[in-house]
Amino acid sequence: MLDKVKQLCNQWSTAELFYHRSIQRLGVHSDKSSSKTSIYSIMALAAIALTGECLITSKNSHIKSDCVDWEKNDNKIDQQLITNVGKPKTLAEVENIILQFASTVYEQQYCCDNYSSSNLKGIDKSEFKKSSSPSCIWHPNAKSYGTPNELEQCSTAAEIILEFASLTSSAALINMHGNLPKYSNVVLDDSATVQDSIIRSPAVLNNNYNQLPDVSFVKDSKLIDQVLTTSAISTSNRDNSIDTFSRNLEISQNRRKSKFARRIEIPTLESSKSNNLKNRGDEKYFHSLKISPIMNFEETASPISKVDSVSAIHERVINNIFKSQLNAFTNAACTKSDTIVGLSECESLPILDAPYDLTIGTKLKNMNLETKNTSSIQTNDTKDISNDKKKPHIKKPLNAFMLYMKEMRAKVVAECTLKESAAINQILGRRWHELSREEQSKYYEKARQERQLHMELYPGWSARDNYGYVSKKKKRKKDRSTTDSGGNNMKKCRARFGLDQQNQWCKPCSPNLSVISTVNNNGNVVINSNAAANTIGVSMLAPIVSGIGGTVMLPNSSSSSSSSSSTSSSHTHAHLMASSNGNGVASLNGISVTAGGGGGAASACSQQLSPQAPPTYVNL
DNA sequence: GCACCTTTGAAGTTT
DNA sequence: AAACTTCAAAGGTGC
Repeated sequence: MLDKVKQLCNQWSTAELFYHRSIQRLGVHSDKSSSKTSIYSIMALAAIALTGECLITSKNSHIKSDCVDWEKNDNKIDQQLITNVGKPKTLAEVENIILQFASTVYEQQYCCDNYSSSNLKGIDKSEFKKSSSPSCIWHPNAKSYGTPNELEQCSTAAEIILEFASLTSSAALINMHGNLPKYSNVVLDDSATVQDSIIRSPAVLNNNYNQLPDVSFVKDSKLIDQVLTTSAISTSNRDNSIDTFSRNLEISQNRRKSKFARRIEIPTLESSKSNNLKNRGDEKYFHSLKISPIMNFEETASPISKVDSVSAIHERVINNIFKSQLNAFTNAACTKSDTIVGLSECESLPILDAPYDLTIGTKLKNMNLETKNTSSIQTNDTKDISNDKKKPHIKKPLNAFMLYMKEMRAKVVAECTLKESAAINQILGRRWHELSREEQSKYYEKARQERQLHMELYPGWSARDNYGYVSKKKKRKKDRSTTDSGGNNMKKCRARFGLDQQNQWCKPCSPNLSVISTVNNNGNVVINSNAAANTIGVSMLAPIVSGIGGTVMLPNSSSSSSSSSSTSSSHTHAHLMASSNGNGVASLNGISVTAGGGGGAASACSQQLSPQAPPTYVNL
């Protein structure tokens, strides 16, 4: 199942990548208003990318059939083209295939439709006609890829995504009007310099982690010259040599290297803001960033769809892959520096272990946490590092309710005027109990998957590792709870003795419903005493069942036993859950109370409990 | 800047 | 084994 998800994620992200890259190559905008042909063509491009990715990354040929639903793709030309090109095995081949198709699209769409030449400004149209051997933006000097030795072995999906993130994270490339970022030279010619070649070419990381990765960029003569120069300078200063080495790599040579370096850098507030493209008006573009492991800084407030759910898993899988890639890279860099500079240790390139939870809201925070540690290590490299290295904080997987809260919080906030999370959580807690078993089971299943994935990602992790992470807070809480005689103790008595042994409950915990007052003129039961709140507990107050089928009116003061002082309305309304006894008098014997009923800040929403959703009952 | 609040559930610790 | 504690998210609030 997990493999399947990974495959789907790879397919998806690769399709998106090639979608954008193809648009970049074509020099056109991602315009939804384009004709269907154009959109369809782009989709076909993505499909090709999917096929390529599957064929490239998968060692199992059977996956091919799962990659693209060819039956739905009724474009015979596309199929024919795809069939004709055979099985791509490298990035270059994939790009060639796409460009072949792109040239067809270009001729069909943009030429025939008198597409404005301004939209293709800077694009050498003749390039599209050279479908046999178009130049590659990653291989600008390679007019063709005649022999296998010239081929760059294809990267993994993670590398492609990283590359894409690197492209899109460049502020200079971002079109402020929401257009896709473009290369200054979309079509490269023979005059492209070696430096350009180095900058545009991706580093190739060997995916076989048992072997030392082939850091191809180091083999570049110009780079080696710089490295050697650096080496000559830095041999007298052993401590700074790797830093200098890294800096040379980062600044001048390789885009991917600089991307990794960014990951290691301390992200400033400004940089994170500049990377936040959420409000730039191009949802599609932002979505493409949302799946990237680097750019995903902020979480959207939309409810979690199935796609989002997969994206969340995808993100974590990609993050895992990214870590592996980074480890491979750092190992390679260290090994290379070993060879060239003569070092024996890899002190200045700490291997980051990203936290489990990389959802956008906490990602930056966690990255800051990590990078602070990294920074401290780097700045104190003369000290004994081994003692200061802290284990990265791997957070607990979210349980079902947490997942539910995360999904529904925005919705509740939108519905209510409340902004205080404590109050929101009360509402969410109540709504959680209102959910049907089927609805809840969906979140329990999600939580189970979360735990499973967490176990796979961090096999040695235990919840115990996080104990004491916020020790001060917990200590204070603990002290306070021992002196608290309110609802908290009630909860303890109920938990300790159970509902069957209420005679053993302490006095404040003992159920005493005599405080409930009579029915008012409207046929509603009005609870007058604060003691009711202390007895039954806030979460159980509202839906006290009488027998009227009307509404229970709760005094505000009784519904707030804790600090939820944000309650604003005077009464909480709740439909009665039991059947009426017919005489308008509240029946207190054998009544049922829904646990988690409305109360406290929930009243600010004036929410009415759903009469058909009593998931749990507590007999009093 | 950090703890608190508030919810449920999972997992760890204590009794 | 049951009871109890801690920590996951979230963001306003208060110190």
